[in-house]
Amino acid sequence: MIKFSKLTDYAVVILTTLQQSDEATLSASGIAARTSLPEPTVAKVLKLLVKADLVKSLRGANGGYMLDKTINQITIANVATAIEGNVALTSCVDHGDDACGYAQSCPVNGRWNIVNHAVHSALESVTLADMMAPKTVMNTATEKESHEQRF
Amino acid sequence: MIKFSKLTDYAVVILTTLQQSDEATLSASGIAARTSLPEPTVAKVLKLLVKADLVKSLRGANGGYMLDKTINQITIANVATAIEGNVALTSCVDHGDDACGYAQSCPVNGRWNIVNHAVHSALESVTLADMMAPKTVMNTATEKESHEQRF
DNA sequence: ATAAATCGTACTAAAATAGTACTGTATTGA
DNA sequence: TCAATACAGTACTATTTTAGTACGATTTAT
Repeated sequence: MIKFSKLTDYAVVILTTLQQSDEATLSASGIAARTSLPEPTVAKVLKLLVKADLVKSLRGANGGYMLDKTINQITIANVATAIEGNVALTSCVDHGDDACGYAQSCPVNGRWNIVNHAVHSALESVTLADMMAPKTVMNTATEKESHEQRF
Repeated sequence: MIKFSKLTDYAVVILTTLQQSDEATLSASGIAARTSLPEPTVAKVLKLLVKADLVKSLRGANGGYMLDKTINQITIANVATAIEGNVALTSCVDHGDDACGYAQSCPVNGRWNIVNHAVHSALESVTLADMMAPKTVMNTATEKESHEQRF
């Protein structure tokens, strides 16, 4: 089963929670309370999101986290990369061609990159805003087109 | 890191090995010898590919495996599904909306399907034939277009 | 009959992921 | 200045998933 880690799922929930909040910042414990996710895990995810510049942090009393980009600017590719590192569908792609001892004889040597790029582009095409849109309402016309051509 | 399992990688190698063979059938041990992959693992993968109707098997002496489709008909989505089951990027999508206790309050309830479909379509757009094409040569014009619009 | 091969299932070992804990640093406000 | 709050970084442990193996049953050609 190809899938994201749970932490990526949590990251999406955390980011949307920040978006929906009226507060200027939310603390890790505040987010944990609102989302019912375990606090240490929330803290871990937030640290990764800060490193990836998706959220900003303020230290000290009254500190906390806030979004550093709009939900239109944050793609699922951004979130997944922040949490899980680069999207690389096989160890081939991950380590580069040089690392694979079978590269010379491999019938698909290097061609996993085609798949890799296709998937990465798919992830880049969906933003947090898309995921937060109400189910019954479609997105903008152009976004609708760009989705439907993939179905 | 979002990725396929090694077995999916092996499956692609095995399928291309079958394609390139002059023999009518190849046995599991024959494929293992040609690919330098461990034989029990090759056998395991082949069983999964048979279940998914991507290869046919002949039992008994002189039996073995052969492709049941052309490499143009086999997509990476087919292979990944054969080995790993359905493409479901989060447990949300995998279990359906009903199984998630947070569904009521989840800000992205059900919307992972957008991402899921995007990725699935990306995987459907690449065939084994695409992966086997020489690096220096591009595919057909239409295939080239369909790739480039995603880059 | 016998040998060669797949089929199905179950088990074991290894690797990746999730979750936790702890120590350190920064900021605010009394 | 001191205490409280909150983030930062790292390292560790437990769990889950994945990979790999083993074995008995079945099928088929010679």
